[in-house]
Parts: sequence; C-alpha cells; structure tokens
Amino acid sequence: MANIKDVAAVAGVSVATVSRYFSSPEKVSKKNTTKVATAIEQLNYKPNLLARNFSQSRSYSVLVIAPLVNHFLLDVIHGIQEVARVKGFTVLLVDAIEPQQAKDKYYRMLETRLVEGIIDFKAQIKDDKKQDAGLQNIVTLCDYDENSATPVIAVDDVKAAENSVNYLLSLGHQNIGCLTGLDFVHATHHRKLGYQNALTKAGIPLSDKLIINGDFSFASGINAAKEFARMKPRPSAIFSMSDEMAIGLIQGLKAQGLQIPEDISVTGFDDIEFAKYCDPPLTTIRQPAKELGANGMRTLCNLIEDNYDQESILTAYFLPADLIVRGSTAAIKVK
Amino acid sequence: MANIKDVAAVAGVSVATVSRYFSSPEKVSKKNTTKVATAIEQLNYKPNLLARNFSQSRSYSVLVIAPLVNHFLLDVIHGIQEVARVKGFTVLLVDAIEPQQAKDKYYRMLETRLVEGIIDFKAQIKDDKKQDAGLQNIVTLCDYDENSATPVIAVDDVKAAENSVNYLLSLGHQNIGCLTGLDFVHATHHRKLGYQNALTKAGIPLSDKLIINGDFSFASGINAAKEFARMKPRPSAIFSMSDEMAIGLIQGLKAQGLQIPEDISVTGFDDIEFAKYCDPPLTTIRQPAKELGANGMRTLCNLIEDNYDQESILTAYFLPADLIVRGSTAAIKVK
DNA sequence: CATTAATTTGTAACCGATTACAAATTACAC
DNA sequence: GTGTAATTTGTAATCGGTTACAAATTAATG
Repeated sequence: MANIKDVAAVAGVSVATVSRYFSSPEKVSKKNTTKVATAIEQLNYKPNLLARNFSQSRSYSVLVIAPLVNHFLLDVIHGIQEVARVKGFTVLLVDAIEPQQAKDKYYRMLETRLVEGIIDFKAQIKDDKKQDAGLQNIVTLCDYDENSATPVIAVDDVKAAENSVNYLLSLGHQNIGCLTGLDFVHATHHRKLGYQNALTKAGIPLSDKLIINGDFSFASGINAAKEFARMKPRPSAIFSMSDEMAIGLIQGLKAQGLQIPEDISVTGFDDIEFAKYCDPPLTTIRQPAKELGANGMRTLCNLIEDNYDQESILTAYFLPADLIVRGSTAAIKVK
Repeated sequence: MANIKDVAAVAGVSVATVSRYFSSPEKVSKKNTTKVATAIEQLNYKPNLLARNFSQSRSYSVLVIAPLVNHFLLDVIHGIQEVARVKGFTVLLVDAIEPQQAKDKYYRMLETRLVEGIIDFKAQIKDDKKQDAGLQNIVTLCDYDENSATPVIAVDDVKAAENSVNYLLSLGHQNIGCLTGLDFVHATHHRKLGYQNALTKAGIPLSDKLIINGDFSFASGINAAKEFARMKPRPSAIFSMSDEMAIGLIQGLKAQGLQIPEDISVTGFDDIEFAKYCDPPLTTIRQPAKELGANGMRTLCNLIEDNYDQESILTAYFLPADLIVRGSTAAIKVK
C-alpha cells in the first residue's frame, strides 16, 4: 500500500510537500499541488491515520459512556454526534451497562491517548484519580452530583419536578403519589426533592407512604400500579420519574379498572416520542435531549481545545425542561 | 508524561524488556519483571496506545453503522459489544441517519486504518470500490441484498413473514392486510414476498389494495389504521412489518371503535420489549437481536483475523425467527 | 540590477512503541 | 568443567506520518 514517500517520489517532491498538501495546502505552489494530486490519484494513496494520529499525538476521538436503554438517550447521542462531526471528532460509543471493570478500561483510554475526552452519563471518579493530568477532559451529562469534579450539563431536576407537582397542585390535587427511579441515579433524589419541595411549599405534609420505588422501566410502572391502587386513601395524582414508567403505570391502573385521568392523573418525565401517542397522551416534562447532547459535546471540545481554565468551567450548566400538558392529567373531581 | 524509555532507564533495563513486559511477560525473568513493575508504578506509566497501534498497524477498533432508532437495534448492538469485548475490539458506533457524505467518510476509515472492519446495517458498496483490498472487512447485518458483496447475517425475512401469515390463515383469516416498512429497506420486500407466498400457497388471490405502505414508525401505524378501517371488505387480520407500527395500528383501530383481536387480528415483527406489555399483548416475530449482533461481530472477527477465504464466507447466514403468539390475534369470528 | 522580504521547498529529527536479530546469560547433561 | 540448548536481554531498525529549521526560489522595491 502506497505511503507518503511513494507519493513524494512519483510527484517528484519531498515528503514534506506532500504532507503540507493535506495540512496546509495554501503553502504549496500551484505547480506542486497538481503534481501531488496526480500522484495521489495514480497511486490511490490514503494517508495512514494511525501514523498521523501518533505523530500529532491526537486521536480526534471522544468516548461517550451511556446506558443505551431508551429513546431519550438516543436523542442525546444524536446531539453529541452532530457537534462532534462539525468539530472533527469521532464518537466512540459504549454501553454503560457493562461491568464496572470494563468501565475502568474505558477511562484508561484517556490516559493511553486513545480518546481525547469522555462524556459520561454517570461520572464517579475518585478524587485521587482526578489529580492525574490526563483525566481532565471529562464531562458529565444528564445526571449530576453536587460536588462533581467535572463540568455538568443537565436539566435542573429539582425545579422540573417541582414544576410538575405544582401543576398537579394547581389542578386541585392534594394527595399526590410519587414513583421514583433507580436509587443510585442522582436524578432520582433531585426529582424527589422537587416533589417534596412543591408539597411543603403548598403546606401539605409529606408521607413516605405515597412514595413507591421504581427503576425507570415500564415493568416497574406496572408493578407500582397495584400498590397505588391499593392505597387508602388512594392518591388522585401520581408523579412518575420517567415516561416509560408512567406508561406502565397507566396501563396497570387501567387494568385495575381505574380511569386516567378521571380517577387518577399521571405525569411522566422525559417526553419520549411514545408519550404523545399513548392512551391517554402523557403530560410530562420535556428534557431537551439533543440540546443536552450538543451542549455536552461543546463543553468537552472547550476542555480539549482551549485547555480551559478549570475554575471557570466547574459549575453545572442547566438547560430548561418544560412541562408539556397532555391528556393524562385533569382537575380533581369534586365529590 | 513518562514513556517507555523512561521506564527502561528507571528499571535499568532496555526498552525491549519493558515492551515485552506487556506483550509477552512469560519471556521476562522474575527479577526484571519486578524491576519493571516498580518503575511503572513509580512513574505512573501508561503505554501510549496511539504509538502501539501505529507500530503494529492495528487499531483494534471496528465501526458499527446503525440507524439508532429503536430498541431492537440497541439489543443487536449489545450483542456486538459483548463479542467485541472478549475479542479485544473497541466498537465505534455511528448513527446511520447522518447524510450520505458522512457515511462515505466512515467507510474511508477502513482505508485509512482507523478501523479494522465495519458492520453495516445497510451495505451499499459499489462493486468497483469493492476491489480495494482495504474494503474487505465488511459485514452486513439484519438487512440483506441477494447479490450482496459482503457476508450477511440476518433472519430469513421471507420465511418469517410467511410463517406469520400462515398462522393467521390457520386461524381462519382469508382477507389479510399488510402494512409495509420503508421501501428502500430490503427487508420490506422480503417480508412482502413472504406474505404473498403464504397467500398464494393457500390459494388466495393477491390484491394490492390490501397493502398499505408504512415506514416502520409508530406514527405510520396510526395513519394506516384509518385506511384499513375504511376498506370494504375490511380485512380481518393485518400483518405489520414492525412492532412499533403494529402498536400504532392497534391504537388507531381502537380509536375507530374496533376491538383487537375480536374485530381485527394484528401481528407485528421484531418483538420489542414493549410488545408484551401493550394492550393487547402483541403476537409477533421474535428477531434474535443479541444473537444477530454477536454473530455479526464474530463473522467480522473472522474476516479480520484469519483473512478468511472469501468464497467460503460470502453466503448469507440466517438465524431463526420464531413466532410469538400473544393476545393480538384470534380465530376469525363465525358469522 | 542589487537588495531585501516573502514564499516555497527539502532535509532530517522526532513521536513511542514493536520486533528481528545477535549477544549474553542461564540451565542442563555428561 | 565443558559443550550445547534454552532462555533472556539489548541494540537498532522500523512503522508513516509531522514539523523545525535551513536552503532555495520567487516577488517586491528602490
């Protein structure tokens, strides 16, 4: 397979000129430009990017560690890839579902230079590791820890949840249930806090009995339905921390003979595509998926390229998450 | 940042020994092994994988070009990643939704050595390009063309569709509709053929009026519902080429006041997770997603590692796709 | 035309690993 | 201890680009 020397030989120029033909064509004379172009054509030369990357000590790749489980995340990833493309980065996508050991391996790709940065949907770096110069280029997306060592791009889960519950309150609901997500996801705790804030501000006492633990999945929504239906008094509205769960919940409640939203109002979180098609269409919080991804990637690019001032960037950056009102919520029935 | 020379110097050995410490530790004496290990520890040395890859002229990465649109594909990707991990490959995942131009760029990554192989969910390589030695390591997954130049791993769409329609026939249905997928996807045509084969073999005349064109999406199922409901005579069963469409279809039909499966039976294709939870649970064809991915990756590894005998591998490899009977289908009502 | 500045070009060092080959060391048998 | 084989080690070439620097060429100016 032809290399740069072959091209130089055929074109009758030096390797430096061929190299410049790619990296800074404006510095190559007209005459030589054509000579090189012809040689490249003739030899069907493709520069060896392994060599280029090595030589420049750059990989032009970033790693995205995401749990590939639902449509929302796919949209986030689209946002990431769009920005990556214009910035000239390739996105290496791995599934966070893999064992932790594998995840360590992926973090090591930063130190070994295989990737220039990482977008993680759940950054958990021990502080000692963080010292490492190589481990700087990390952005946390969608889930945040108050004392995160990395820049964070996410929606303000506390506020979003609070808004959602406030809306239910405005419809006259007082007895509002909560269906949580996975416990180890920070967002679960933030949304729970928002739920509790709204109730407290409205002067409604909190009760743990109204909270059922789920795991974001459709199946856990189905399960929770039985428990909610059995409660006395039965909540007149339920705040679910994901759309998939909300849809399972609705299905489960309907199976118990309850009507949505007449008997129980349900709200979701994410605004997945299915939300507007299900029956009834789901009132939910829209997370700006693509924008989250795009913002995350842009932040990462800044870290990589400008070797950013750490101080200025360590703050979390929140995008707005709006309430989308559809048919799964209604004013409370007057008894 | 420390390099191999530094380690060698600190350990008091040659770079070759340090290199061998990683690549073939059994060839390094006990004494030197400890010396090297200590030096590595002391310097916090991480081998530069850009250099290693260049030196070995290997990237240990494969590219997966997939339309990241539904849960079925995510499962396929899980299968790919599992095999990739044990084989020591990193998976580079890109979204096929991007413009064709970008896709060309990805194919070029083979020639430029950035990846060692490609798994494409829709391979369309012009034959002239195919000549290139560099473009050998390509596997087509899930969708196949009769005269594909690459190895293919997929389910036998014709047979699967035929089975599905046979099942409807066995329930006594005669007037069976068909909701197709995207026209440019080969699977659409194969499944249509299977649908037609089943009818023909049963001695039922074909009619294009019973076929509605969809695009695999939920929304197109909703749209098709109106058309099917309006048909005279109305089909008593419908074969849908994707689960998402089938679910939309069911929802649309219910909105028209029809009962599923009492008035119309519906079958899907894929067996996405949601299929068993929707109402009624969907009778469908289960595609072995993970196995498809795993098989595809294994085939690619063979191409890469053994530099396979082309002849022996150019045949398509079909995995079984089973019919899963659930509640969306029923025997035809006796009038 | 001479002089100086700007542009273009080539030479060769360099990036950090791997590895062929030769040399040195160790192990073993007699 | 000697001879031979097996193991371990080091030297130096190599992969295919990039790029600093110097040299050569071209352009601009008086």
